[in-house]
Order: sequence, then C-alpha cells, then structure tokens
Amino acid sequence: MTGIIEIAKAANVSPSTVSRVIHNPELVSEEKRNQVLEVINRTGYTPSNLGAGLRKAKTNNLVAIIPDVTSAFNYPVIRAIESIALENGYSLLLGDTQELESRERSFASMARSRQADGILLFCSNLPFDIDPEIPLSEQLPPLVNACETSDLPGLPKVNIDNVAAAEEAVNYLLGLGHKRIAAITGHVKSPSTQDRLKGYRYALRGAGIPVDDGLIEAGNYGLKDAEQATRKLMARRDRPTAIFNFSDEMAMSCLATLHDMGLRIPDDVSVMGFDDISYAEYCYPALTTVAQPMTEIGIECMELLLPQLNGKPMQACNKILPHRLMIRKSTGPAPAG
Amino acid sequence: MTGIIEIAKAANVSPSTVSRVIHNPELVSEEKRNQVLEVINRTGYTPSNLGAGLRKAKTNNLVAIIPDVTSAFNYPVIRAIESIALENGYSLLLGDTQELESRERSFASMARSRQADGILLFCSNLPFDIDPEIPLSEQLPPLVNACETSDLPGLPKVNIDNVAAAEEAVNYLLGLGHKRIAAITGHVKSPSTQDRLKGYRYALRGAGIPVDDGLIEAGNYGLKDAEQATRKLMARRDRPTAIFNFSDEMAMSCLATLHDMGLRIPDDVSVMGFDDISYAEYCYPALTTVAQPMTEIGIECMELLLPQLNGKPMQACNKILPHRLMIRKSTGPAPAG
DNA sequence: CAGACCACTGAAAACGTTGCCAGAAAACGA
DNA sequence: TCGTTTTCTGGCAACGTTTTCAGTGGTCTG
Repeated sequence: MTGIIEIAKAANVSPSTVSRVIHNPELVSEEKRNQVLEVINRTGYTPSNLGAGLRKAKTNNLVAIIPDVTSAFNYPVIRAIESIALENGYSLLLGDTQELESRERSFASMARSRQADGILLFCSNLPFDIDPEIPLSEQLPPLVNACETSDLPGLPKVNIDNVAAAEEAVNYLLGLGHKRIAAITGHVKSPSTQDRLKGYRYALRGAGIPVDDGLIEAGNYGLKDAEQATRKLMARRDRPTAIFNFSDEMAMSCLATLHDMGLRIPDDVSVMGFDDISYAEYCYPALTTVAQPMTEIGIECMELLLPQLNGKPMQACNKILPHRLMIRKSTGPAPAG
Repeated sequence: MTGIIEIAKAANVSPSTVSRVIHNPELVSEEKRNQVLEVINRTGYTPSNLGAGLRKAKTNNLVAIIPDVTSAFNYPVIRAIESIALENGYSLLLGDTQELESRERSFASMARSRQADGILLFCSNLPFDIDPEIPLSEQLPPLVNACETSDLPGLPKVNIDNVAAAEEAVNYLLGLGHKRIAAITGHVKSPSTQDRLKGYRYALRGAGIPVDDGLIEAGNYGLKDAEQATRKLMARRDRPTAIFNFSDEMAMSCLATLHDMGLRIPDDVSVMGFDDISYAEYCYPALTTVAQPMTEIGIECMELLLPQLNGKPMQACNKILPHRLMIRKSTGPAPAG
C-alpha cells in the first residue's frame, strides 16, 4: 500500500491522474478528482519525496552550515530561516561543523549528492573547489553566505557592518571617558573579528589614543577563553576601565569573572557585548551591546536564496543590515583617576 | 555528466561495478577498481542520495521535533544528536514547532512522505493518529521521545526523573532554612512541569509545610513571563525567601528582575534554576540549579533510535538519566525573621 | 580429467514519481 | 453537418541508484 500506483488502482484512474489531483487539481474533472481524493483521505497517502525528487531533481532540503550550533547567536537566525523554508516547502538540515573544515566540506557536498538544493553558509571559508576561469554561478549550488563572509567576490552575502558597529561601540565607551579600553575578540582569523578589530582601532585612533596590543585578547567566542582573557587583562598593572567583548556570550563570562574578582560593574569596569542575544537583557548588570538583526539576517538569507532555488542565477550581492547600539547598565563613566 | 552510468561508460565497466566499487570495493578486481576510482576522482562524482534512497527506501535524514529551538537547553542535545547522526550517515533536519500542533504534525508526516527515516520527538504530544488495536511499533516510524515525554506506553523514552530532581532541589532550599519557597513553572500542561511541581509538593509536605498555591506562578519557560511571575511573587505581603525556577532561562530573568528591584541574592532571596545551561555558571550570582545531562540525553536518544533505523522493532523503554544538583552562589540561608 | 567451487562481472528489474505526448470524447463554430 | 478546438485522460519513459541473478572463465580437488 505504498505508492501512487496503488492509489490509482483503488480509484480506478491512472497514476498520472492521481499526480494531477495532487499538484494541479484543476486539470482533473470533478468526478475523478473526488474519487481520488476519497482514496487519498481514506488511506492517508502522502507522495514520496524521494520519487518526486528523483524525477524533478529536487530534494526540498536546505543545509545550514554553522560553525557552532551551541551558540545562542545562531538560533534566531536559524529559526527565521527554518520558518521561511517551511513556508516554501523546504526543510532545513543542520550542519554543525564544530569549526572543522572536513565537516564544512562534507556538508557542502550534500548539494552535489542531491541531498540538498541549497546552502546557507555561516562561515568564511567556501568549502568548494572553484575554478577561477569559470564564473562562480556555474560552479556553485544555490548558496548564500552570511555573518562570517568569504572575501571571494561574486557571492550573495548578508552581514552587518562590523567595522562601523565596533567603532560605534568603542566611541560610546570613549564618550564615557574611557581611555584604556580592552577588547576580547573572537577567532582571530574570522572576518567578523578582523572587522571589529578594525573598528576598534579606528575609534581609538580617532580619539588620539594609541592602540595597545596588550589590551587585545583572543576569546575565541568561547566562555572559558573569555574568562581567561578577562583575568589576564585585569592582572595588568594598568587595568582597562572598559572591556569590549566581541560576543555577548563572552561578555557574560567576562561579567561573571569580574564579579568573581570583586569588581563593581560599571563603577570599576564597563563591559560591552556584541550580538544582543536574548539573555543580554537579563545579565547583571543588563548588558550594553551591539544588536545584530538576527531575524532579519535569516529573512534576508532566504530572500537571496529562494530566487536561486527557482533557477535564477547566483548574483553578487552584499546586503548590509543595520546594527544598533543597545545601551544598558553594564557600561558607565570611566572611574576617576 | 551526472550519474553512475556515465562513470561506468567512462571506466568501461557496468554501473553495477561502479556501485560495487563505492560500497563493496573488495568485490571488485583491483584492475577495474582502479579504473573506476580514477574516473571518480577525476570527475568528482558523488552518488545521488535520491536515487539510492529511492532504491533502498531510505533517506538518511532524521527530524528533530523541538518546541522551541531558541531555548539554550536544546543546544547541547541537538549537537550530540547531530554529531552521532553524522557518524552514522544521517543528517539532522530541524523541526521548530513553535509550540504549534499543526507544525508537529507536518514534521511528523515527513517520515511518511519519505523525507526522513526517523524522528526525535521533544514534545509530549504524539503527532500521529494511532489505532489502539494495532501495536504501536507497527504504526510508527523509528522514533524516540525525550525530555517532554508522552504518557502513551510503549514508546522508547529518554528523560530524567523530574519529580526526584525537583524534590531534591526544594529539599536543598528547605535545608537552608527556607519556608516560603515559590515556584515559577513551565507550561502548566507540560509533563516536565507537572512532574517538577509534584516533586516540589512532595518536598514541602515532607517538611510539614503546607503548599500555598499563591506561591506557584506559571513562567511558561519564557523570559518575559518569568519576569512578570517574579514581580507578582515579590509583590506579596509574605514574600518568598526562595524562588525555584523550572528552567535556567527563567531563573536568569528572575535574577535580573530581583536585581532590578534592589534585592540582594542570595541574602534577601535565593534563586534556583533547572537545566544547567552553559550560561548558568556565568550568572550573577552563579546559578544554583539542577543539571540535566543534555549531551547524554542526545547520545541516549541516538542509542535508542539507531537500532530502529536498522530494522529492529520499536521497544518500550523508559531510560532515566541521572540529574545532579549544582550548588553555586545564588542560594543561601534563609534570611532571619 | 571431470566436477565443484570460486572470483568476478554485467544485464535487468525494481524503487515512486512526473511530465510529455497522443488520443478520446465532448463542446464549439461555421 | 462537418471540421476544429477544448477538456480530460492514460501510456510511457525517465530520474539515478542498488541488488539479484545468471553467467563466464578460471582454479581446485579427488
């Protein structure tokens, strides 16, 4: 009792007609349509995506390639993507690379092995062998690159302006009178970290403050690393009066570590995050941070992916979405002295 | 240049041989094997999962049906599942139901439409029409039910002992001298909340303290709701001296709200969470909570699902994994008076 | 030397759909 | 009335694999 053929037999029509009833019911006479519908309802038949996919060369699956599914930043964007995907008849496969290139490639190859129709790439490394002679659009499956974007031109990308965002954040701290502003960065080679560092430096230079590399520590977007970075920074003779974390998760860890050291926030040290994850508001003190429009990022990704899935060629595009400084309680005027 | 047939032609063998080279290379003579391998490497051929799936009636996809992917509790279990799935050649589809039954059902139907081979169900409602006459194992696809488990017997389930865990948590608070212990619960109809409430009541009764329903507020596992619940509780004439939140996320919200009201934790109020998400340790003060073994839950789910995927019939099973009280800084002795 | 066995290979039939094509019947126009 | 169009329907081939079956030729064994 599996397939469309059984249904066809039971309804006394041909398989083609059953298929039509499902996909183009208006092409079928009411009489036969009802016959077929009756059998379908009675048996609870659902067409096999496998058969249809094979025939139509489509799986209706998308893969999201994500460096770390364990990070809270991802979920609002994943949720938005999943939701839109669903509306359009696609399912979302989750590819957690755990920062491993081999995994990136194996997920990417799903497009080739017809396990997915499109790719949402959240890492900067394009896991495909590309031939520079041939236009990208002919070598790649439908794809959008977001958040950590590749420097390869020609890709549809979605991001925020990390340089400007970081600059704005640091400027805000400068405006509060801070002079020694530390940074706890993400993975040093990640584009987001590079850009935020750039913004950090711009802001400092703009204020005439020399950049002290000793105030820059790698937190690798991890809770533990951020704790160590914080301790190291606070062990300095000339402690920073403000710490700019390149993610909220690190900021939370930073906050906890500072509390642990008996420091008052923001009286002794100001702490700034990045992302505005849902927990930021519930930190103590509530975390000042740069909000990324995560849901909009997800929406925009699908906006760029859907046309490709419908056969339109991939187009270069660099969509920059607006960030926003969220001023809360973890930052305050620089301590006197 | 798509399929196995082209490869076969190029290598001067039959498609069967190519297939064998890929899946059972030891059955093929070294000579032909090398011929085929050479062509495969040269062309970068990857077999289509669609074709294979159709033939083998297998998609190598699993769906995780999750009420709210946005909740940090899920991340480690998702990661564990995804990782084991991958090792076993499966991909993980994400099904975020956003608490909607229609979505639950639509994800569940993926098993029927051959879009997935198995289901990981994290909600208590079994989204299938089942006929009580027929044994469950004949009506359901490979499936494991975890965390929020159905009361239907016969399903393979993975959970912790929520009753005992909550009892233990409350007993710990009682041991600190608290008498007015409030509870901020999850969704009232969810089994986890029901069980934790049961444990809460047991503990109170065990200590000879009458249960005051006014001290029980629904937080629905949400940040906003928990904030309101906290305010409501603290507006009482006889304020609770301890608040037991049924999730860490709510506890974080509770903590933030109490801070906002100028209360000291744990001096004025003790706060307890549930789950031990990664952020719990980084709250201020570090959150005392009941740790759920999330990674182990994920592992155990796959342990129960894999045999089913390999054709073994579904078996009733109720795997209870150990929880653990994590005593940190957000709880302390009840204030005098 | 015959018979049995072995290692290897290819042909062919599925798996469940869909979409093109062509034909039948009905409706229409002249 | 007779073409002509329209509406509806079924047949058939294809999508890309895998697996069974039936060889072929060669190597053993007694």
